[in-house]
Amino acid sequence: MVTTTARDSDLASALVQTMHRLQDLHAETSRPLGLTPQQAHLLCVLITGPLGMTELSRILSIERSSLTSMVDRLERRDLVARVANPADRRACRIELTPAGKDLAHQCHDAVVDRIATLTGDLPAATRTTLTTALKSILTQ
Amino acid sequence: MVTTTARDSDLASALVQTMHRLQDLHAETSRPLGLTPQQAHLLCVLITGPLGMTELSRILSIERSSLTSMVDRLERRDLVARVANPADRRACRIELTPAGKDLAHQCHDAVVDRIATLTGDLPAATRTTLTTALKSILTQ
DNA sequence: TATTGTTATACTCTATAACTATA
DNA sequence: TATAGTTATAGAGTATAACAATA
Repeated sequence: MVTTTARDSDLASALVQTMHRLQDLHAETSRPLGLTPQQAHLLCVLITGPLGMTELSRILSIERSSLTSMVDRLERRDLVARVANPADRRACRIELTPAGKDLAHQCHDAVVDRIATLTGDLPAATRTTLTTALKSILTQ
Repeated sequence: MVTTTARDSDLASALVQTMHRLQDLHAETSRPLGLTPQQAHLLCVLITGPLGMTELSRILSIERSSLTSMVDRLERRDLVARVANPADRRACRIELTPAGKDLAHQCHDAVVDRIATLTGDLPAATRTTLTTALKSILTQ
């Protein structure tokens, strides 16, 4: 059906543009805090608790070897620490230091604030629909 | 108001997660085509016509000096070309070669297909609401 | 003087392949 | 043998500062 096809690509296009807009916004909020967007993402993922290298690499969608050097750099700045895992001597767990935790929360709050500003003009009903729709997309 | 605050951060959180999901999807569709996500973005931006370095750097949100090396690499692969701008001898215009145009369209179509699959289960009314809401966010 | 684009330099991000240590 | 994480290496993305050519 022609109408449906047009509407699908409109939505896809809007989602792609939104992705780029949010990437920029994410970079703009990370930079003044002295972080790359990737570093900010890593720190924010650790807010809910320490993670092993393999699990963290899966969440961030990067290779473990790439993660090693990222963690090296953050550890040098005392933002994260490698902690031994008593249950498995091969493994370690990456956790936020107090300074890292503070910075992670600053990042998180700054991004949420910026996005809240962007979406503030939407009617409550639209925000609810949007949230529900996005969540359903994410669970696929 | 507590309820509004909670709803705002839910939406912000859903948008951030969607951004990351779409970034992964974008990387996954670019890679088999032999492109990084940034290269794919650059090629797709040029689909609508040639652009100067300054304008292109603004659209991609990167410094002109960073763009120079990206264009160098794509030019070496004959995907883009630097064309002289007769109106201004300092400037050049970056345009897609036939191979670049082909690849750009492949990228674009692949991403739209993947996203259409993700959003295919949403009711038509929700898709419309979503599209309208995202467009209104983007114009801010 | 201002603008367009490039060069030089230094980091960061990323993947692949090979490796060590432990399970 | 399989898994957790690292090392070595190479290439790509990015910013800052300084520059050449043209407007």
